Amino acid sequence: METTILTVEEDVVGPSTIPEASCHPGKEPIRVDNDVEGRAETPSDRMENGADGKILDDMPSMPLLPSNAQAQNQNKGGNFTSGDHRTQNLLARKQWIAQQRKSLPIAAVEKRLVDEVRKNDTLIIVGETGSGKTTQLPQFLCNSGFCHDGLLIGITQPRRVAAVTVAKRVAEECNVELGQKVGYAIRFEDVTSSSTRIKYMTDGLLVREALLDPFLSNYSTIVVDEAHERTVHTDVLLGLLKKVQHERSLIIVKRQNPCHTAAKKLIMPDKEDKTQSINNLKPYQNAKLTPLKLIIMSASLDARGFSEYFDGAKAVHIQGRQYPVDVLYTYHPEPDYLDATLITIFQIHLGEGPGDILAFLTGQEEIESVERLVHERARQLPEGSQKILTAPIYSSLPSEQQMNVFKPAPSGSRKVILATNIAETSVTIPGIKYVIDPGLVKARSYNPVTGMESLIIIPTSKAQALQRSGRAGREGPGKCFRLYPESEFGKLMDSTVPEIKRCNLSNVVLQLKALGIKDIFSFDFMEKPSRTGIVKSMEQLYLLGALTDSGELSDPVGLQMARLPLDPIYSKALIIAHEFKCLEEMLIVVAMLSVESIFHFPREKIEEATAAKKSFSSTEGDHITLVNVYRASAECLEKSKAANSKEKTMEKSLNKWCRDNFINSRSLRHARDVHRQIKGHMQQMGLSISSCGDDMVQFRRCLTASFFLNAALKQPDGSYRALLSGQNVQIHPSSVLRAKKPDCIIFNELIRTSQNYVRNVTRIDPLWLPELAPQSFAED
DNA sequence: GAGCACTGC
Repeated sequence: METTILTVEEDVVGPSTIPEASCHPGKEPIRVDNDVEGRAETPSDRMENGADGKILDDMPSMPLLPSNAQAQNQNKGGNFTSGDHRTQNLLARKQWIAQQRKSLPIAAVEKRLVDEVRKNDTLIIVGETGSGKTTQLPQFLCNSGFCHDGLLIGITQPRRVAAVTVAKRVAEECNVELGQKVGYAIRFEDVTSSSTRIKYMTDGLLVREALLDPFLSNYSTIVVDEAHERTVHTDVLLGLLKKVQHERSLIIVKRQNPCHTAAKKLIMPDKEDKTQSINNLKPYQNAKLTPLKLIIMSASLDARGFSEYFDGAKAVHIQGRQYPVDVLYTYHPEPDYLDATLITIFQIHLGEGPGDILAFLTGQEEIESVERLVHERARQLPEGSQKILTAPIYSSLPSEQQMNVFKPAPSGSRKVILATNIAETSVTIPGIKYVIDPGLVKARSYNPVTGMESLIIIPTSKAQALQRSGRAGREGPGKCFRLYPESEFGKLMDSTVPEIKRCNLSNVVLQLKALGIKDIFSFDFMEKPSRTGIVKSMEQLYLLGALTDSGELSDPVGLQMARLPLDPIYSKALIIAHEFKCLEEMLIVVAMLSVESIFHFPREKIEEATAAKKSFSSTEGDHITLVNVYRASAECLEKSKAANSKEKTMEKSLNKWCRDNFINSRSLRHARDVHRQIKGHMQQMGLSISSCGDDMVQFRRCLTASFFLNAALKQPDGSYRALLSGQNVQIHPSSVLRAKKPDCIIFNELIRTSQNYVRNVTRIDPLWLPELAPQSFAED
């Protein structure tokens, strides 16, 4: 791999990039190389964004800018703001932005970077934290003519919040209105227009776009940011982009030289390669196509892998701006990492200078228990010692409580943030000087043979450990305490196993099929998922009717399923529900099943929360319970609407309703978004939204016809046997059927934590199975 | 008797 290090001139201010680690017992030079540029939205950011009281899912945002903060304060004071003042503020802010841009490490290498992009069709950029690559590179390219003929520069992000906040920032830097020259597109939100040239978006969304425009012909350049995170979308996208880039250049060759064999084949393919031409090529033969520039931005540890995948593409390295972080290890392995975390918290608290602590734990339960222990031990501190506060953060925690991590600790006290992985990339918390890293993470894994998902606690990768320690060096020099010996660090995997190798592939296969890829096994993945995984998902798609006997996408079912942004089994459920005349109910169920944890159970109010959930419970099972919750919330909104409330008031009354009923308002809002979107798709497909009314037998029969792949029978010992996989399972304690234990059930999720559990369960009549799914349950 | 993190025309 050819690597160029683009160095920043000496006179650029800012701390050095490569911190020397002072470790115990030995020394290991650690290069802190994390890659995140946003941070979670703080309450003041939200005021700035005008989203008062609305918690945006872990919304990161660029740092508050001083002049604007000033303006905020003035407005808050209720004093009049003179036009002059405002102009001055705006001017000051503009200058400040220009100055910030100039001082970014990437600014010094603009010309050379643009040259590299011109020279290389594919370029790997290793940009350290704070280098400014995400915000600056697209502007450099746009200014250098990469947006010619109305073509776009697309930049993909793994997270919505990043796409939105970076787009906002760049629009401001360009001094344009968001949605004009600079815009963004994420699910449920498209803030672009015909004048958009720089478009930030989620990687999943670009995959979806490729379904409509297989050559991505609107784009001159695509930048895949945070590629090292290797989400399943990133991996699908990389394979797709490689293919599109190749095909676009072939078409251009063909135009210049009509006799070129490969190009000829592409446009007039052999019989067995028919899909390509019919689906993709014809409409584009005359379109203006340019070679596709690809830029992959990654963390340093993974650059080599990307370069190899893209046929030895050149990599350039851009320095970042990160303060040094001392990394310390333990002498011996710690048998009890929770206890070790607790001890380290108090060692820092009593022995180190001011600064908040961030401790990485694996889940809610650990966080709650460490939080209790910290409080207990804090009480034993001598009178007059500095106070210690805790702030937990994990994804399913309601947003209002998540916001506590951003409140600065009162003077004379120290804040300890107890976090899951959410604080690794999604949320950046200011004020962190110390990081405690036990070196573990809860990860999802998937067994394609049994269809069993599990959540297991495994060691982090090196890249993750670096990412975590980097969290201590955002605002000044910091310290990271790794609760394992230094020798263990060397044994860690370089990077986390890509998600595509540990998830159900049904959706990936369905999408690739819809993109015209006939042979999934020979698709050029950066890392190939297991053959078994592909075979199993194809089997599942076949059983759902999405694939024909010969493995082609079926018409219309397969095509319809591919159009829906849902798990294939849910897409099929909707199509079936139309036949059963209960699409209204199924739409609600699918929306509610597509989001995280609707119910919230805070430990200290567990009884109230249980009672609240009981009021929605259906004796038939969890699916109808979810319908009850959705309808009750809709009723609450209707009432508010009837009282002529404004949008904001309605939102508030819904939030209050959620609090009163222990419903996670963020999840519910998300479910409402999904519902609206999918309903739109259904109507576009011409499927009428019918309701089965009170006929819950009809609805349960429909659930059976939809989820027959997940049927289970009660065993004499009270456990269940999943009929198609043979797994022995229990009903998850969160299910309303946990105590009832009906004879036969269907479920939506099979997950192993402490035991094999099935979640989201409904009671069915076992005789319905051979009747409604004869292909799997032949009568005998 | 219980839950990593993301995401989708």
